[in-house]
Amino acid sequence: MKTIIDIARAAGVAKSTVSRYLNGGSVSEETREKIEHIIKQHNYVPNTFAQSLKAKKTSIIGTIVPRLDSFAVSQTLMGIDEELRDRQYQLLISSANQDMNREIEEIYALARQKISGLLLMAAQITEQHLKAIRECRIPVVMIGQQHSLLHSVVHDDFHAGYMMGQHILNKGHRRIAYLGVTEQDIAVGVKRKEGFRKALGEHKDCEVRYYESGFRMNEAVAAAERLLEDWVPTIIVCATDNIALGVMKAAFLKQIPIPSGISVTGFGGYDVTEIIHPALTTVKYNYKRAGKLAAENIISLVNREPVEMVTILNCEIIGRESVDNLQGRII
Amino acid sequence: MKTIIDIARAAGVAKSTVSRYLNGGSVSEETREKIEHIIKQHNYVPNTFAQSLKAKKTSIIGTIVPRLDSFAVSQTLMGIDEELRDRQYQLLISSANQDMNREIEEIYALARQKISGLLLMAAQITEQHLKAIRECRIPVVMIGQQHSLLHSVVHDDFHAGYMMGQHILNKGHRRIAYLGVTEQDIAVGVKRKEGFRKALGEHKDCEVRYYESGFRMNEAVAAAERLLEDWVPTIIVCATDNIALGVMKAAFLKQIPIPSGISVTGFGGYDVTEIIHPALTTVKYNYKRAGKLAAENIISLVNREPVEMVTILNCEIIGRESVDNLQGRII
DNA sequence: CTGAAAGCGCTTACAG
DNA sequence: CTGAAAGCGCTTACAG
Repeated sequence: MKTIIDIARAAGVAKSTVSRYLNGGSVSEETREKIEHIIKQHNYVPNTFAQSLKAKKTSIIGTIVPRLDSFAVSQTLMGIDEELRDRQYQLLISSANQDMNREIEEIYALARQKISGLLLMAAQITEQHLKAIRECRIPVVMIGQQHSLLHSVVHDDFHAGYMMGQHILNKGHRRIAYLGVTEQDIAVGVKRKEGFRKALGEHKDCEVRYYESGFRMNEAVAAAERLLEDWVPTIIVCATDNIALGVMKAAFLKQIPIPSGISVTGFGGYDVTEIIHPALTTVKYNYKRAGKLAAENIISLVNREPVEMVTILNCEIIGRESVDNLQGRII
Repeated sequence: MKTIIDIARAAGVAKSTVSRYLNGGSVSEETREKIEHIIKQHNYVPNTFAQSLKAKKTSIIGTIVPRLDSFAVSQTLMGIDEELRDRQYQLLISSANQDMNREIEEIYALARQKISGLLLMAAQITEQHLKAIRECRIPVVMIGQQHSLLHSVVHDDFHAGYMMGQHILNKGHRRIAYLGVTEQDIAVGVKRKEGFRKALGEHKDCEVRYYESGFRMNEAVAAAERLLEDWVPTIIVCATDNIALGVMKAAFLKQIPIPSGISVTGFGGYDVTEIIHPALTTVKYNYKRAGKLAAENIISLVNREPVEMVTILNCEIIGRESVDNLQGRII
């Protein structure tokens, strides 16, 4: 391994000059060329540990994700990865494995690694999160959730819910079950539902009941089974595509055909929703783009450039076969 | 931020003594307790950059994955993450984004980060991979593919194929299409097929045709459509669950019911295969366990402990509804 | 524009 | 068992 000293010697200059060249300081045209040439020739790459130790900063962006096995997370990470790579930043991924305490721990752990910025995907922000962020003094961009004290990139969950509400009303549904998730998750548990509720509020003649499920498919199967014992609506609107998949399973198990026996919708736009049969009506989220924007924003923040507090991304409703058209039919 | 100097002063010893304490050198019981106490009190954590710079090694394990949005990759990463965390190693994930040149680049890039071990998930190993590994002098454990020169943790693809062959023969299938992938991927493209072929070779009375598809679901849809124009078998055995999902989609599009019109199987055991309808017959792979074992092995290698060249993991066949039982029926 | 010097926070022989 | 010293490979004021 070559060091800066080797390069300096070979170029006949002091190592401080090489360092200046490396860091964009003032170097004469002549020495610039000389150093450039030598570096290429020797295939020299600066030792990042020495740099970080001395400069007391790194070009690492940490990302805390709730879990690794999620379509939304994977897509978001791909967007982050792409942007950071382009901008010469390094990505450090850390999974909290669905454990909120681990999220907090990871903030401290990443701070110890001297990351210069943090991308945070968390279902909710507690006082402990804020305390950790404050203590570590790291710039943060949240993804998927909004918080008054933090910068964020979010999807337009409220509008997504609203669009879904309008869509199914247009299809003639009036006996409607909404299978949501915990309200501790503001984006998924509250906003989607509120948008949905607003759309339905504009119609007087429909009956809506709200239910709750866990995020995992098997939890959704169980929740749907309970729901269907309680009541048989014409449609079940699910807060996520995963939950919708679980509901479809439950319907099949009960021999209720989709969509003729019951309609189902999701949110997310996972690839698999297009492949299954019947294809699932859903709202497509721009996860990858969210990742990319969050990465751009955190870089700006690291460089002390101004960044809007919240960036809201569009969603798009995709009507497919899992919703029956009841319009004009007598139910 | 406290440094080793602060601790040394507070404890009334030299910093070399503190360092020795930190690294398990010989320290008297008395000073050990004193230092321990001070460290806790000051909440001291050593600066990893300084450590790495001086010691010229890290406790980082790099992992190169082909892509992030894959069930197999996510599960494997979860296994790796868990084990590494338990053993106090740090995980650095790097995605090659389906680009083999990027794989090579990432090997060099990770070497520059001074990772002490590399976990490699790659579809094939070329001379360039070997060159990079040689030049960087990093211990490597491959996951999912075998190579005579490298340590590896693999799934028993041959046996998986064999079990699948037996399974569908038992179900009475005799007109069989195998929808595989490129043979450049030894594990998925060659071994599964060879195992399958062996099982079928034990039966004289069946007709098998081999086809090829890409890995993505939409590529599989197209491949299945071509296949079905060419020939209508009683079953399509697919080299991965994703391909099987694509084939199911194609069958639905052609209004061929599954399994009564055609049977379909996959390999992998993705969660979604259980949720869709009909549920998919597949071979369940232990991705998470593979990750865990690979992590154990790379740690052993880093510590210069002996490790078997290849670890083979069991798979398990899961018969579900997507395969029709033709036994005893007249076709 | 350029170089000598100090120092980032550690570890590691080496003496005692 | 313990401490003083050298040094890992850089960056950054400071003089010139």
